[in-house]
Amino acid sequence: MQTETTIISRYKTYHYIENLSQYVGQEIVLRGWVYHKTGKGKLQFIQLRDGTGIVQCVVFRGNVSEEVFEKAKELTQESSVIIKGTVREEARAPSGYEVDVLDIQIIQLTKDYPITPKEHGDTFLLEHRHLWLRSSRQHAIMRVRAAVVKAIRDFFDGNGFKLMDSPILTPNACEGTTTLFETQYFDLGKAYLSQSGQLYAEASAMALGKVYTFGPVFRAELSKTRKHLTEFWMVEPEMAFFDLEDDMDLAEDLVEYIVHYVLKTCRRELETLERDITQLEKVKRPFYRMTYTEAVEWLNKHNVPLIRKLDGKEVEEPFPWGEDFGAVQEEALMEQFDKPCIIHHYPAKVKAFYMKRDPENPELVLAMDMLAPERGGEIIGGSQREDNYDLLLERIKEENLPLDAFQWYLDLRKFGSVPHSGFGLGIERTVKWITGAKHIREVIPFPRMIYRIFP
RNA sequence: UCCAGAGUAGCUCAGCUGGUCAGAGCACCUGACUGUUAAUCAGGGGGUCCUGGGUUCAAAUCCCAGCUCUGGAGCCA
Repeated sequence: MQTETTIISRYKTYHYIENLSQYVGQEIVLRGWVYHKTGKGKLQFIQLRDGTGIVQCVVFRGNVSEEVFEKAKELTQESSVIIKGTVREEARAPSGYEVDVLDIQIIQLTKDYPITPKEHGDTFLLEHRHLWLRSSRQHAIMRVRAAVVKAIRDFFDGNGFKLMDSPILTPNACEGTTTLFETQYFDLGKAYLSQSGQLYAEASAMALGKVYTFGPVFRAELSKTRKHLTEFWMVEPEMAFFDLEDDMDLAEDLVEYIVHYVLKTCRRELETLERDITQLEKVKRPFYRMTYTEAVEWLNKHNVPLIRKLDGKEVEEPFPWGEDFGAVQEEALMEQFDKPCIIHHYPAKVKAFYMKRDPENPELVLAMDMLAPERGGEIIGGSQREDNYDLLLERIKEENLPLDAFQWYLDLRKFGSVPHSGFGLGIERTVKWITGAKHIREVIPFPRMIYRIFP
């Protein structure tokens, strides 16, 4: 990723590894950490990282004082150093450049750095997440994550959307109460960590037209898979006067833009991650689309059954219309596709109370999910919202949701109600798909999972 | 929450039909080497075999309980 703006400090001039090509033949000063070191008699090779990249610094006994050479020999993994040297083009180096060292200043000599270049187990790495982030693979993932976030902001800001952040502490449950983190809010009773900014985004859209919220959301689900976090980041656009078709078009535009932006700005990171770039290059509009009913027909035509557990035994049956898809169905469906697919018009009973009924079939709602290829899973869930006061009230009562808490939400259907739509895109699911990371915990700096809140 | 599985050196693991079973590689320390990048070669130090009970002449090994963690399911982004 190239920096698009350069900040020149009034106080110091820093050289960064990602800009080395500008300094060939010049003497520069690099500040960073020893990523790795190998020695061979009169030669010491220091892999130096500074946050922007890694470069090999070569210390030759004949070029430096005895004191400097001894310092080079003494260096350990993750020692912090300031290195003065000359930049040289070097065909043998992965980055194309090397630094011939003239002087070394050791800031701190690190002892017993826990993460070695050898293999480690998941548990050990997670215990050391604060250090694991320094490893090249994690470093690359975090840079892609930053690019994904920037792409999202650029996309919405550049298309007439206004950022309208939703509160994190809320008095009401958006989609049921069993999966909420609860806290005591002074004398006002229970407050909950928000599961979604959507309801507030709807209010915001009635004020500003096209809005998006972007922030962390919290789900106390007892999920223990490689696709779930209890704290994750979600971007949720909400648009007045958009119907489901508009919503799906926008979702496609957004995802295409994100993937294109990452391909454009994160080539080196994707190489580090050994990601198959040709797969990402296929992500161009239009994506695939099918209705829920078509998807069920496809599943039955291809003998993908529903697996139920009865008395501890697994029983297979043809996939019945009305059942929600599980991991097996999702993966089977997506294996035929090389770019994302939107499934829309779901049965009302498997979807949330705020989704609008299909005027042509009251058993359906105007909902859509986007599934990513290459086992990326569900990255987007969205819908056109119910804008009829009476129908929404009915649904709230059916779900036994506390009416008091939703009075303000019902107000939106009382004062100038209009058709409107929106969706939520999970940042981590998206980054996981784009980077090809094996587990979602790798794509957020400090993952929060059902059995882990450290570090 | 449910179903599986795992805890032995700093790390990754072998040993697990009970009896030379306290082991290997890496990391670390010492030395050799002008092209290494998971360097190589020689030498060295390093252990509550997760915890607590039980069976036995004898337990890292078998049994029970607990703790911690991992994978998967459902739910979802």
